[in-house]
Amino acid sequence: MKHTHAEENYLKAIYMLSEGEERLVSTTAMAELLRTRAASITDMMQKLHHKGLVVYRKYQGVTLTETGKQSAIKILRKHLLWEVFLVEKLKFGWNEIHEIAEQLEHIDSDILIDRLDHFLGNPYCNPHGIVIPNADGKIVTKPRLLMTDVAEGTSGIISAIKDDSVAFLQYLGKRNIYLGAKMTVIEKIKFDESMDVTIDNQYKINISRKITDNILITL
Amino acid sequence: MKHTHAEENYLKAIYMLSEGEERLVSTTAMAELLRTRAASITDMMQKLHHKGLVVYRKYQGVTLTETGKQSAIKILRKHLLWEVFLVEKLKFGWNEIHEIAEQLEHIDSDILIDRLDHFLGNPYCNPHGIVIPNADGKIVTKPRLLMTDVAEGTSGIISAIKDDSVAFLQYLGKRNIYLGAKMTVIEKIKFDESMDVTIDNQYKINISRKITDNILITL
DNA sequence: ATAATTTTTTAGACAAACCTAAAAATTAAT
DNA sequence: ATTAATTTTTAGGTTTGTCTAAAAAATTAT
Ligand SMILES: [Mn+2]
Ligand SMILES: [Mn+2]
Ligand SMILES: [Mn+2]
Ligand SMILES: [Mn+2]
Repeated sequence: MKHTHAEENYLKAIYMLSEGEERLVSTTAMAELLRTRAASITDMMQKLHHKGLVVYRKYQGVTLTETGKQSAIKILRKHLLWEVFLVEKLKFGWNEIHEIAEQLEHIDSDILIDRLDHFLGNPYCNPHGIVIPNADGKIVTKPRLLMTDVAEGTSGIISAIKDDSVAFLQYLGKRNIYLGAKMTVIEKIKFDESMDVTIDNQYKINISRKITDNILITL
Repeated sequence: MKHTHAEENYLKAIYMLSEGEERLVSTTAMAELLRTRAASITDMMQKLHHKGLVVYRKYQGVTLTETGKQSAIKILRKHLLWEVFLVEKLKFGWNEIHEIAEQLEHIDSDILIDRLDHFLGNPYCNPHGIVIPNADGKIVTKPRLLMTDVAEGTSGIISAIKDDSVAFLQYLGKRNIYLGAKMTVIEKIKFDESMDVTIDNQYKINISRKITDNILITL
């Protein structure tokens, strides 16, 4: 099934607001997120209900059907992959990407997304650490560890950064630390709580407690 | 000025059909290119005329104003850059890219296009050899030479390929010949009209007359 | 339990893009 | 120069997505 630009935004909004669960989503919540009026939401919910993409009951709220959920996930997947592209390849800052991805997510081509995914090295999550659904619409969440808590000798893939200030991002850029990089703990220094790590088995650097507190890895 | 998705397609179509000149474009020509009905074209031409983007006179045809032309060029630039991206980075075949670029050209972000351009190495033309307008909307055409006619010792940048059959593209791929590569003529062999060339000053290969007849370079 | 407030839906309107069918203008043929 | 054929425009209509204002339902407060 193919959807219009607007339908896609609504489906994704319901998915985001219900956080993947069965939770009922209210008209006002959607109106605020999508910056439209409540009346517009009601109109669209009735339309999506007729199309079998949502279950909508007057005054009660709305939930996605399985079909609707799969559509929403596909759009989210595209959104997140484009965000990775913008940051990793075009060197955008994390705060500049959402608006552009909001447009790019509507490009209609399955093969394009397959190739983009592959080109980006099948990333696990977007720059904000949101897990990217795979091509089958499954969301495989791997447990994440705060770098501070990782034992000596352990390595993992950097999969999220908690602080997304420009200053921190610049620090990471300078040290060649990026999402998807392999980080290995060589030695933990008790005295100042810093640690020596390698990036992609190459550079060995020392990172302070302030840094390790803001990096999450998946094993 | 920002335009709707549809307006952009019409502006680009007028530009393509008038080939950058002042030539009047007919309603039917546009209807065919855009796969719509003549009546829809008339509607839109009246609208674009009111907006000052085209000069339209009943039954006479339409031309772009300077403003309209600049808009058209910007859209074309985006279209062509995305096509380069699809071929060079995502490894699409030349025949698969136009439809996707037709969508991507409407993404609205100046900085995105600047960065994409830079990421792609400021390409001179798209995979079909169409020159990409620069950021100021200027189209700088460099003279192009058929590889067959290039003298020994000369080198240039591959800027167009005449035959875009799958077979030829596969041949080029296998030999690491790609758009933007530097090709240098080492020796021209009179006997079979083939020539020895280097690609990016690295590989030295022999290419036959059939190949040199289909490659264009800029000095 | 009533009243006041908030949320949600309906009713009615509008702009953007398209369409078909009919009318008008242009161009080509006799 | 008429007539015939083609092109282009107009008139009227549809779908999509939005809006405002008013009505209805649900929620909260007294
Ligand atoms: Mn986002
Ligand atoms: Mn969007
Ligand atoms: Mn194209
Ligand atoms: Mn287009």
